[in-house]
Amino acid sequence: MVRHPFRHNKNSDTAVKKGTWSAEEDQKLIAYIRRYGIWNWTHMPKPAGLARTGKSCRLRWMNYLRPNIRHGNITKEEEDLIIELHRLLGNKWAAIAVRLPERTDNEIKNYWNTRLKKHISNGKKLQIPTACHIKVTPNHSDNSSHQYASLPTIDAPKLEPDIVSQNQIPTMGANSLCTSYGVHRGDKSLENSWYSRCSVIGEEESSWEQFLAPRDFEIVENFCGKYMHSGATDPAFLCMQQELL
DNA sequence: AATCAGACCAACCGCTATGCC
DNA sequence: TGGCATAGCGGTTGGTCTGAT
Repeated sequence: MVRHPFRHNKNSDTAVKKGTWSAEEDQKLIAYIRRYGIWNWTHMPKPAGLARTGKSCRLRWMNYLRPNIRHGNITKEEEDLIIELHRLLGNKWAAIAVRLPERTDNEIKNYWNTRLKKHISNGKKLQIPTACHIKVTPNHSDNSSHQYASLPTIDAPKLEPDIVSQNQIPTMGANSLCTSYGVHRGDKSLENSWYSRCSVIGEEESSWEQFLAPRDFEIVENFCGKYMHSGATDPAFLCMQQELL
């Protein structure tokens, strides 16, 4: 995918880059967030050396660069869960993604629109639970394990065997993940993609992983969130400004 | 080998929600 | 309370990939 690389922002004299992120841009964003945390998406790109909008940076981070993101190979269990949650929640992709911690709302949305939706539009109605058969249990906040977050208690018929067979998931290509890194389909598992990114930027894997392990990452985000609107008093901002001098 | 069409998915856009002053 | 700034969400776009012809 090659979108027009540059477009002038009508409200700014500076050129804002659009389209596919390069490996260099990814490295800059990762390195910057690692060093300063997420303090303000809007003001972050410039000191990070990125000609991107904050919005673009945020999207790239949330959908692609942040730790504990798993791309491709959506399992049957995940698919069933997506179907059930969509039945419950509708197009609330972010809410659905909460129950699949390693998946992004964008990926779930794409998966639904490109694959699962067809089953319905083709008249192959999925045998999914009806609302009256579903008992929803409170969502536990503790999802420290890498298992799915607590699922709704489903008291409903299982999928019919023939329907299940129609829903077999083809192996998803890894080209999307590898666009910026020149990795092609058929290469080894991408499960270590995050570590490979760390190595790209010359970071020690363990330290980066530890720094942004699931719980730690949440803590970091919470910490940063407290200072998100604090402007010049933000410690990360002040630290950054000092280093830039 | 070339062409075409459909599938896939990263990234953009517009809108809404939220928080701060 | 209203205005502004920022974050987040969902819909859409369009480039790339892949299989069929």
